[in-house]
Amino acid sequence: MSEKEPIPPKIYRRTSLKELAAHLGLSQTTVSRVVNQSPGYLRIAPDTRDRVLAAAAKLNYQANVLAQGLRSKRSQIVSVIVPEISDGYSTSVLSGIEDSLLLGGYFYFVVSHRHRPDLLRDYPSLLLSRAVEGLIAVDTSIDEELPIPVVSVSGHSRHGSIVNIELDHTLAAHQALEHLKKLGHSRIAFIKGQSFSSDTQTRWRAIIRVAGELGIEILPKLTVQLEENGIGVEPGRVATMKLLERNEPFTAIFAFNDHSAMGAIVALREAGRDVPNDVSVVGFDDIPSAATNNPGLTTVRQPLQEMGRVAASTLLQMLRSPEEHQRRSILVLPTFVERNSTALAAAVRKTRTPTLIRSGQ
Amino acid sequence: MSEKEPIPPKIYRRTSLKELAAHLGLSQTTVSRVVNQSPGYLRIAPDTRDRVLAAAAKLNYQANVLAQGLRSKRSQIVSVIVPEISDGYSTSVLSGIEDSLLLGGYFYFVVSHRHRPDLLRDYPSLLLSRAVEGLIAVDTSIDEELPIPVVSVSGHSRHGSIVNIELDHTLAAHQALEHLKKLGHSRIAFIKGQSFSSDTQTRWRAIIRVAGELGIEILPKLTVQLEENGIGVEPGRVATMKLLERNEPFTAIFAFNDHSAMGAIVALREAGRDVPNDVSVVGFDDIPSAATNNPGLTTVRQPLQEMGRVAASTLLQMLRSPEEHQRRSILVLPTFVERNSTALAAAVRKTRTPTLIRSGQ
DNA sequence: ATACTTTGCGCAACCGATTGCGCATAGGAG
DNA sequence: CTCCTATGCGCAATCGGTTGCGCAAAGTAT
Repeated sequence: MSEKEPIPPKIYRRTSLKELAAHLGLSQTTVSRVVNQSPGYLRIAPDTRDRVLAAAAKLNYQANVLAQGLRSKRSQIVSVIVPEISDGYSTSVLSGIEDSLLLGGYFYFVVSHRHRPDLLRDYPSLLLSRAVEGLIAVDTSIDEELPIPVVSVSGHSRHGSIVNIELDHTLAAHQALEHLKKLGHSRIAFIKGQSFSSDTQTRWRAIIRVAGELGIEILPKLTVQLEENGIGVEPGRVATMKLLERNEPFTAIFAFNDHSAMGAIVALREAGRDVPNDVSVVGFDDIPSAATNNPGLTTVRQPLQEMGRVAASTLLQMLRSPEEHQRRSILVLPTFVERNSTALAAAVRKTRTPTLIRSGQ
Repeated sequence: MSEKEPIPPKIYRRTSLKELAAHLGLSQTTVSRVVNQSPGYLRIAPDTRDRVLAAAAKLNYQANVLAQGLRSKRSQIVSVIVPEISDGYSTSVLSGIEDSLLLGGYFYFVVSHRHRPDLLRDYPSLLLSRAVEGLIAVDTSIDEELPIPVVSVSGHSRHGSIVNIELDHTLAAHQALEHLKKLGHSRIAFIKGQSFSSDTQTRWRAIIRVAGELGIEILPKLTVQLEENGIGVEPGRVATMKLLERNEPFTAIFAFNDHSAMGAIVALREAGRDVPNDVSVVGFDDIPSAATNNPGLTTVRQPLQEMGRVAASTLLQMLRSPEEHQRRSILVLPTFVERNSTALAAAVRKTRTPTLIRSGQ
């Protein structure tokens, strides 16, 4: 923690307000008012304003954010907490976040908790000590009440003032299940998410409801859950192997996310079943590699970038006007993306022709 | 830029040093010395030290980093600039960076320039105004001399004080080309990188040298370059289509990176050529999706996480002891990863049996 | 000429820490 | 009893901005 030897200053020294003021023969007050257009700005002579601005530009004056923050109690920094930075889901969201945030004059710290309880517990206060003004939690549930605004992406927090950006899971389930139904699948297996994923519960409930509406049966023997550990496609592969061991016939799998769908495809291939001819697989998320996967993954796209954008602009809004009434949650819509991991159920293929189906859609 | 309406403070108010001192009936000086173990610490009575620490713990005192930074001219923040945050390459590096940096007590800002010249030009000064103490550039060349330490990952900057973390491209080229040679490939096509990628030149020169050593011919008609625009696997697909149009026979492709290798596989499949039976494809990087791709990508792995870790710890080192002599570049080693996108050349398959080859390796 | 308003700008305190210097008090030496 | 040296701690300046209040000069009204 402590440094024994003295450490030299490391921040690049730029021209300060004081220097600029001295250069102009004016007070810091006046210069500050001009460059910030702060209250009193209009009472400064136009000539002076121009002189100040010209000099500021020439000397490349840029306010020291640390000093500004100290005085104004605003750091212009927020933080984003994600499960794992090297994963396509989080980074798609981050990409959307970045746009909005930088436009609003904010920078952000990223931290990834990797589902480690100690990190999840300690990060909030560590970030608070860094004076971040707000927090965006991506696919992560925040259990404590924080003294700063929190926006949760894909979160379902019912906590005090947290705003959730969430997908319309009912619509998503409908899109996927109706697609499978149209293709003639009736014995559908389900891969449920890990308990730590904040979407798991919500999505599963939506699936149950929609399956009921569509008359699709959900068989316990055809549902498996992703194991908590494991990285990449591995959990999906393992879950599918367990599924295959049960020896219960099925013609389609609705996976919790694209990673597990890819894992399922790997397991099916290893078991000698072709995708999509023997088994159709539907993923979820539409991460970048879903398109390049072979076969291309049919999946429910979450508008991840948009969710990031919305999260960031919502947070900025909350920072600007804290008192204003905020919606507790904001719904975004999924898009169904049909690629090559789904096909007509074998039983159906015998009775109808593909062209018939196509025109029927 | 400016805010018209007054904005309330947003930083969570914690107990300040002044309050803590008042609570203890001591001066700020003494309290500060105790909590920081700063010079003079030893001259404070042990009793007092204990009292201060106890009170600090009880009131949950945490120094205001803004004030500390202002005074000490150290923000404890560095920045990482990447081409695009939602891409597997950058995020693998980031994952390594995060570990080292947080351990060193630093947080970081991420910005992505997306190859936009305006962003590349403006980000450095924008970051400097944020008082970042150092910069890590990932696959991005920094053209100006910055007043802060810069470490470049996969960069080949010959600039003043920039430290480069680079792959041993000669070894990498050797691994890939020798693999293809062993499999009996002699007509090998090459997909060169985009001009904006800092690795393009270096790697190509290494390939030329190694190909010469191994007696592999590099035919201009069998080399294509990735187009500058395009996202994901698209550039690789387009480049491979161009290659196919030339009607020059080849049995293997060495792609610039995994993305373009996947694009190549897509294009080959579209052209009716099987990978690996008709054409072998070798990628580069070993991004996460290389393993889940179908066929699994044979590729040269860059130790991206390690490169991130090394970059971060090098930067921390530079911040701690600026005067110390620094190596201008640090070499890391590639690992060859053999998956299913490469196979014996067809011509060879007729004469030897696969088992023979296997045992011969 | 006097009084009041407007225009133009500066004084000085403050945000929350860090740190060189110096002032007391106590104990030991002579 | 005086002088000196530790020992223990505080004063006040400083980092680089922001802002409530106020002062002087110029302009306007009477």
